[in-house]
Amino acid sequence: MTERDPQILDELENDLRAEGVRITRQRMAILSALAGSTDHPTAEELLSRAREQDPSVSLATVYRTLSILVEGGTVLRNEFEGTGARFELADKPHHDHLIDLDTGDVIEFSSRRIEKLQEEIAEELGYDIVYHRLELYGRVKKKP
Amino acid sequence: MTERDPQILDELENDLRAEGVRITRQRMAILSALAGSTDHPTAEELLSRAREQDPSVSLATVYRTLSILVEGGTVLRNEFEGTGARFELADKPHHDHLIDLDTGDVIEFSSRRIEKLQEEIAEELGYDIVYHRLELYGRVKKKP
DNA sequence: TTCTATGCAAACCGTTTGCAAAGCC
DNA sequence: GGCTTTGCAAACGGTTTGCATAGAA
Repeated sequence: MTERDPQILDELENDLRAEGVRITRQRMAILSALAGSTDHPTAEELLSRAREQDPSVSLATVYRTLSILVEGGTVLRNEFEGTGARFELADKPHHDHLIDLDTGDVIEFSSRRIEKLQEEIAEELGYDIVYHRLELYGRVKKKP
Repeated sequence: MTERDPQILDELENDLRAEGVRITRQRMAILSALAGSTDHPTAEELLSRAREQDPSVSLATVYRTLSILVEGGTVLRNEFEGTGARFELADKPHHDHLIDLDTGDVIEFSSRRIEKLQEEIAEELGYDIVYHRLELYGRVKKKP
């Protein structure tokens, strides 16, 4: 993924203020770490990235802030296999993930057709889908 | 799902012996708890079910046995949201899961078309899929 | 000034592990 | 008999929480 528009931080801040969320130095540092990340960092990774901007941030605050952001829909929490939770800014259309088993790299993809089929399956089973989780775990294809 | 063929336990035992896995009272109790479950029990649930047959089973042994069974492909480990890991005997064709958000019920389904699309997506991204995880979280559809 | 957010350290929960004793082959 | 498996309890790793203090509005 490519860099984000630098003014996204201001937008995030405004949105949060509008929701009545207090803006603190630490929260801005965490938001900024999120906005500056194009991968899917863990809480620990976010902690160290946020500390570059504000060394006073603690891990507890990272978790508490992430809870608020996830709650409000600003951030998405992923639980891939093997690691702790990984977070990403919810500023893109819905997508799923392919995890590279050798490098841990996370690749985003989306398929309208898969989404459609999921809906059809739920429908047949008499359910409404609230959300779903689709993760592919794989390796770079070998040359034949 | 319906009851399993009662002789599945013998088959499981034979297969494991053939793999060189030692059979103990505790392992049989755990296998039997698995074979007698049509839901997707957690380690704790398996512990209490296994203890009906052999009260000496401990949680550590449940986990150690499950590791061996998962390793050998006899058992599948699922990590749905909200609970600890949930296990099931790997005696059915591949399937994915729909989790009822209100009751916690787990419904199995499978879709050849979704599997195919996943393969196509991985192919386009230059990957071979090793395994995947697809979970739908939903609620029983309301009458309109 | 009031009320919320923070850092710290302790608690938490599901899972794993070290050890001496018990049990399979 | 030799080596594996067990129960127990302690350790683990990621996450959450209680508390007194610092800070936002």
